[in-house]
Amino acid sequence: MDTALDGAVRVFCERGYHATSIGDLTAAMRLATGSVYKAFRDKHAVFLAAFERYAAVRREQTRSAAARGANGREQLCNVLLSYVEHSQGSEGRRGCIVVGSAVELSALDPVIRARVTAQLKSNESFIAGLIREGQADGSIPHHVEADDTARLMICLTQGLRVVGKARLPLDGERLVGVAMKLLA
Amino acid sequence: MDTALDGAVRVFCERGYHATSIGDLTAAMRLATGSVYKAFRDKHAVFLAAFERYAAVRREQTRSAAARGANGREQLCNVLLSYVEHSQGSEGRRGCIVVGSAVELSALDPVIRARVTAQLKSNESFIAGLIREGQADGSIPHHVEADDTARLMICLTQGLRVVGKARLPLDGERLVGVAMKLLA
DNA sequence: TTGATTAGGAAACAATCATTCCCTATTATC
DNA sequence: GATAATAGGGAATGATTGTTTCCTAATCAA
Repeated sequence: MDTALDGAVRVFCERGYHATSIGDLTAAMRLATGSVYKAFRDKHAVFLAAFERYAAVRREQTRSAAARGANGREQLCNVLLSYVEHSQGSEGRRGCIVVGSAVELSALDPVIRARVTAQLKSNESFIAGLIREGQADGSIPHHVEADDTARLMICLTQGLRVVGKARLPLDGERLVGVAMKLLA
Repeated sequence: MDTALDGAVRVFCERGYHATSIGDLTAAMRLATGSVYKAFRDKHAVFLAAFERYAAVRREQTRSAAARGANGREQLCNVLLSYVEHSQGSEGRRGCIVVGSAVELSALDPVIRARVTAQLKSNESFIAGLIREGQADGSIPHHVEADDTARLMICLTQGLRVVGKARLPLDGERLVGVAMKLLA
């Protein structure tokens, strides 16, 4: 079932919600029409499940990137680098389902909007936590405003996905090098 | 005709391309079905025209925001502030047609993708120009990497539109205050 | 082995979509 | 003032959509 959901994630990321037909879904999930409707109430429910799956996978990837840092500053640096890498290449062209949901659905779909804002706030408080950790271990100055900087970095990461989907090249080292000035 | 296009811009921004039906378009443009197809070849052509109109209006707004600054740094600061303001409130909830096109269409529509990348690059070189202007007039240090910083700021502005569409509150003064560290 | 229950697949369905066609005013031309 | 030309409007059309229904095959219990 998770492998079928991964297929749904892939096609929803690439085409978005409305441009993905049930035919696209059945092909990507390797399931027949009836089977999809036996497992999910409707297309919207498939999307919600794909959203949750995507969020769980990305959360794990981000946490593990952070874990490779020795202090708060390095952990945050690794998170940003990970975001740039995931916003590039074939995965970048495919796109992020959170950004896609925010842009395509959040205006008219309160259920999706709630998931999107929850996801953004979760990521934001994770970043704010890393900043405070860095301030505690001495790798980030205390005068850095954790909450404001975290919100700015969320904007940055979401923007990376937009620019990456448009296929502009992103140099991780250079971009993150500049972004780390925000922690000065 | 421009007033009809403004209606198309409004509905395309809010709902995106695929979720906007011809009925939505005719209502927003105050034109009947046949009239729309007399003025444009098809829905795709309406979208392209709306995109161009949106880009022209936004370009003017951004240039005029920059013009209110006394030096390069202030001009850039005003541009960022203008972006935050436009990403907030009712206009922020409505969304940006460039971001929407990048996320919803650029993966499978080469024509739209070309317009999106052209728009992003134009904005990016405008920002890079402001940075160089600031370095010339002494308001921005010379060690700032103009191109890398400009690309990062483009990511930031696009991300602001994503976050704003998800209706997270954005404090212009605080966010831009943090972002200006990038020019240190 | 037999019977019952479930997962999976394909065709049929109703609704909605983008598009076309034709009709009616209105304007401009001679 | 009559006629040609054009802009605008709304109903009809064919294709595509999401959804349902029914059938087949597989799995498990007794």
